[in-house]
Amino acid sequence: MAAGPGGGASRGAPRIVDVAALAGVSPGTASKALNGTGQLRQQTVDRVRAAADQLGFTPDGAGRTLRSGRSFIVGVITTDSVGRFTLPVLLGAEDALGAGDMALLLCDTRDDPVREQHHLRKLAARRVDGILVTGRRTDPRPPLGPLAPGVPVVHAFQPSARPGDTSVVVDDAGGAAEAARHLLDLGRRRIAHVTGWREHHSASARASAVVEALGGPGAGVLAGEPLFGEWTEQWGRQAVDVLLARHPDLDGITCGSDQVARGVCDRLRELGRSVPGDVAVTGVDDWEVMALASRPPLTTVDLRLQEVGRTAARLLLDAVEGRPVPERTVVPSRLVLRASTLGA
Amino acid sequence: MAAGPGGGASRGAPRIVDVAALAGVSPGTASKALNGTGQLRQQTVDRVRAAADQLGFTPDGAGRTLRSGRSFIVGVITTDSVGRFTLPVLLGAEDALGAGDMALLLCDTRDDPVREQHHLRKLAARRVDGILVTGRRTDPRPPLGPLAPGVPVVHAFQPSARPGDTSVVVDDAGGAAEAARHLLDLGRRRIAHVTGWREHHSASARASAVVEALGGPGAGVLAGEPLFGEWTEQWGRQAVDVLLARHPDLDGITCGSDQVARGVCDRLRELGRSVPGDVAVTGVDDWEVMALASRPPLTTVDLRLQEVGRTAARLLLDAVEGRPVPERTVVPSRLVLRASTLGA
DNA sequence: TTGTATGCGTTATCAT
DNA sequence: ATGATAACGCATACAA
Repeated sequence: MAAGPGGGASRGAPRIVDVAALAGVSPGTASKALNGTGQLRQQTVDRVRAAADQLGFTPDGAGRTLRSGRSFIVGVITTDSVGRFTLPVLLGAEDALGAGDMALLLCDTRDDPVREQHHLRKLAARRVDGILVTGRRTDPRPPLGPLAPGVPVVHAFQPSARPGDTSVVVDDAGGAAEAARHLLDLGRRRIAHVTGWREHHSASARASAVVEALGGPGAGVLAGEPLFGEWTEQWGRQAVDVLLARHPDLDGITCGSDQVARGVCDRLRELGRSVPGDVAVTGVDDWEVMALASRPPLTTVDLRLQEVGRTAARLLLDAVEGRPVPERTVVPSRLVLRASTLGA
Repeated sequence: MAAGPGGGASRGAPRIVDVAALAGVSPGTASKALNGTGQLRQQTVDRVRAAADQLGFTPDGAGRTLRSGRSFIVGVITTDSVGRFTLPVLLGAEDALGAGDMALLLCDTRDDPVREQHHLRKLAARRVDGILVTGRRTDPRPPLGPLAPGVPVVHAFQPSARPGDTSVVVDDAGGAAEAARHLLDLGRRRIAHVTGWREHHSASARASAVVEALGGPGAGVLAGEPLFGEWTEQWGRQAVDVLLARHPDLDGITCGSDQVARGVCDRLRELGRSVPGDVAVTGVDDWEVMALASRPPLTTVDLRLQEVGRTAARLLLDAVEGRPVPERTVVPSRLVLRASTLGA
């Protein structure tokens, strides 16, 4: 007779046969009723649904997966242990995926290729329907290692370096340019740019965009070349000293991050220059703990990371369903106006 | 035809029958060889393993789950969308779980009980082996809604309010007391405490611990009652004005968070008081962006959130395996010494 | 309109 | 020491 059940319904959760029995129909009919497939009398459908409700039936994912070949799980590979950038992306993704009743499997690689490979194998073993990849910087990253064919991949925030891969990215250039134009609109005519490491794409892209938005080096609005340094408040403070020595008539500074901008504001205040009265300042990130704690609060570029995650997840769903997806999607940024440019 | 590593697997992942066929054994034997169960000749085991390697075989999670009733997945319910506290907890958990080849399913409730219920149903449908619950505050939270019986739950950081539930928490009291004793050890004798909302457990618990560590209100070391307010830098700055007016001879301030401590340092400097020369200051959190950016950098209590997550995950694994777990585990904190108490 | 049978991939049990 | 088989829960093709 039946070999002793090795495990299985150990939890005693109701199965579809239980629902069927309670409703007085066959399991196949119950399945059709619950999934809206086949041709059933409304009365039957109702009876089955009632039975399912009564038992608190939830279809077993494993059976479903085995049968359909789909796991309804998306793997997320992140290299950003700290999570300042990844987390909003993740939340956006969770939001979009939860709607399609997909779940999110979290894999942190800590920037270790070995760990990444390990996680990829595990995701493969679980037959995930798709993979979302995210990271801490906006510089392109090497593509994932070999995957089971047919598993779609979407990169969010940090794009893939391989042409043909699908990436959703922030608008580094557009956001920085908008901040610069905002200062121009306010009538500022001696504007400098202070940002992070020259080697970081987000620093160089923003810097170039600012230079261009201000009419280039020849237009006379730019107060010298962009200054590159650390992504820290301290660098912002130092940069102010450098700038004021060279350009005493400075009346605007666009910064590459809120941290830098906060340092800039602090130092300006210490030197007796009013913000924004004497010098208007902008940041990038809209990182509340910086932008709101700054004195004054910062006008800054919101890169809309959550929207990046949401968009990436939607594209991934599209790809899972077999729909074509664009190679590159840029999420527009948004300028958040606060006292560092508008006064109190 | 010889299925080359690329050829045979091109459509669909290799199954255990493929491995068995290649090794010239039955599927059951292949299974035993790969799982180390049963009695097999070493030679057979080797042959099967070689075949599995050659095909790049990874057992299908769905089949496994169906057969065993275990999903090898742990669900994580978090209410902390912002993630400052949750994220380290999550990383620690992922670390511990990854070792036991468990995966982590992420569910963000955004503090919405409806969403929480929804996620619980989905986790039940996936037959998760266990559930980790975490949140943004250290105040006890209401227990989870009804679950499938036998699914263990461990609360991390934010404990459950229901006796008998398993919780892993930070040492609010111990950490704060250690900071206070540190100031005593440095010879400070007029010490105040500034912290966040009185209603927050982390504020009140830390405040009480500081009072006790300083010998209580009667010992003369305490500079007035603890001051409760916002968890912000601005409150830290305001509090300094209040304190100095009442206690001009103040020589130490323990703060309830790094944000408050940073505000305190800023205001003291603005008023011409040197830190730590005139007044030594401590924080809580060891949140780098605050503790290191502060002038001077903060001596602060590291609550070791990652260890909280790691411990919680280990306990959850124990519970999944049926081992008994303690109801309450307190992770010891650690004092991180920096210039705000030690000088430059 | 509903019921029956089958198979997804794995592994434990029993038979050889 | 190895092979054959059944069963986990679900959804579908087909039969009635």
